[in-house]
Amino acid sequence: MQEDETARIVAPGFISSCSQCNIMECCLPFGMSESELDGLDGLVGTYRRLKRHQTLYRAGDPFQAIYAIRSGSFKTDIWLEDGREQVTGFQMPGEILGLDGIGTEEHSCNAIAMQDSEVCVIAYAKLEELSYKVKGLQHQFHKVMSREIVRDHGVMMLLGSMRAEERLAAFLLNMSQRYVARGFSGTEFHLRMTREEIGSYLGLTLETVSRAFSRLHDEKLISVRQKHVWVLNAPGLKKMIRQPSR
Amino acid sequence: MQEDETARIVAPGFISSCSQCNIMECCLPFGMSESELDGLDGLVGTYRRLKRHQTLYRAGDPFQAIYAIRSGSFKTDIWLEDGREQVTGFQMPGEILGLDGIGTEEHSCNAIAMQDSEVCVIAYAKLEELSYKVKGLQHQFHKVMSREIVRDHGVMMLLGSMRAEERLAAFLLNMSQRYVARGFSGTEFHLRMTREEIGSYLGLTLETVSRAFSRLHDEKLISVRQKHVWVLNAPGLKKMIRQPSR
DNA sequence: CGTTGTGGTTGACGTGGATCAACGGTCTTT
DNA sequence: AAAGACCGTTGATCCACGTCAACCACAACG
Repeated sequence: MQEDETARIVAPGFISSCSQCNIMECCLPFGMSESELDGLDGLVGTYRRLKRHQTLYRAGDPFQAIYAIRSGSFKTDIWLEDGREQVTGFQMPGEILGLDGIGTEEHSCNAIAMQDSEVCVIAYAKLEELSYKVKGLQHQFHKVMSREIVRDHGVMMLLGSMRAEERLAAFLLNMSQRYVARGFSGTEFHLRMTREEIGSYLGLTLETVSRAFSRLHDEKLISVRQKHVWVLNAPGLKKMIRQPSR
Repeated sequence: MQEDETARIVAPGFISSCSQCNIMECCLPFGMSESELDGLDGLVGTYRRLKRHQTLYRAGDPFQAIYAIRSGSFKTDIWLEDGREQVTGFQMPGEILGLDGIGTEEHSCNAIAMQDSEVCVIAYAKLEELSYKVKGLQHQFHKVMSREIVRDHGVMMLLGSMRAEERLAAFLLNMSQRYVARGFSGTEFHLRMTREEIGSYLGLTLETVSRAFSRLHDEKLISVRQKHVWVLNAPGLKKMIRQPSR
């Protein structure tokens, strides 16, 4: 596991500030004024680069920092003693990792890079300190946490009340939206996760996920080729969620 | 629906401060020093009393305040267009309601009293303001939100990876712990919610919940009489979660 | 260029929990 | 104290998804 050694690479020299960052619009500083943004210099202490499959933090690790994804993508998961895995989320650039650690001072899940990725390391102490100085930062941070809670409730809805095809439709619509928010196509994209990981997230087996893909394909709502997805009929996907029984 | 009118009752005259409150230990101020506690005067603007089945807030309501439960209990839920309900949580005294509203400035779920209850109304603007003054309040609030996220991840685990009996066992253990934290018995307690509400929370039908109760009873892990539960063998319940297949 | 491994699809079959239905117990209301 | 609504239990049946298994696509590597 000497993977983790090579992961602790600090970006050489130059640390660009939040105000220069091109993914600001879907990150922590979203909606802050010019002057407030200037106050964020020094919020990001270092960067950290991870290769595919490397772990940013593990359940039980002491909590010190939160992480803003600069590039790449992650999954977070929890393991039960008997080996069952539950993927609790997939994260994209601009999204914040590590919020689970604040309450207990240690992380409660694992965060794993799904591709070569880079994160901004934000020391939690620094965040708290700057929150006192930079009007607006505190509120932004609260919003980020609140949205995470709302997202989680959406996943509960999905896991507790929807059938397999609905879950996949909801998942694809969600991915689509998030790609759009980042300036990518919402109708054609490449999923970084395997069918098994999607299944773990959606509370299904990989076979059921595969079959659900095929059925959405048959119904001409999407087109699939391995991890590449075309959304052919987004309203159709939405409608499917509203009509549970077939 | 003039229910809601009668609910807007402000406690007559005297508003006791957080420092006087007997459920402080499991509420927002937990872990704050004496001097910090004094700074919290004025945090709670008013109280609000609700009768059973009354709504504290609904999805779509503009967000203005969060609520600390003083007495009673609540459930939060979301509704899909087609009428499917998902209960996203059950809340007890000391726990905070309304965190879902910060991100979008409006509530994303409904909060309903499961019995006659009383909440402290904490204007969010006031909370932000006091966070700048009272060292420690900000951190406490972050902890509360973080714990909510961790709890939600636990529910995802439950919904995504556990079978019916395991879900119920996990639910009962969780309730037990929370009663203990409030100074009540963890081995004998009264559930305020119906089988249907438990089912909605656990992603099961009420019949399956009922059968799971019966099976745990048969296995001598618990004793049940309607809503009254005796935990006879807590380690046994825990063990059951670790051994998924029967 | 074949070999090996990982990931994805599809089919056959089994099963846990949903659905439908009947009934009994318990609170609420008057 | 009786009536009625609500709630909980249990049985019979059904079906969506899990399980097991075979096979195929594609990437990595010698």
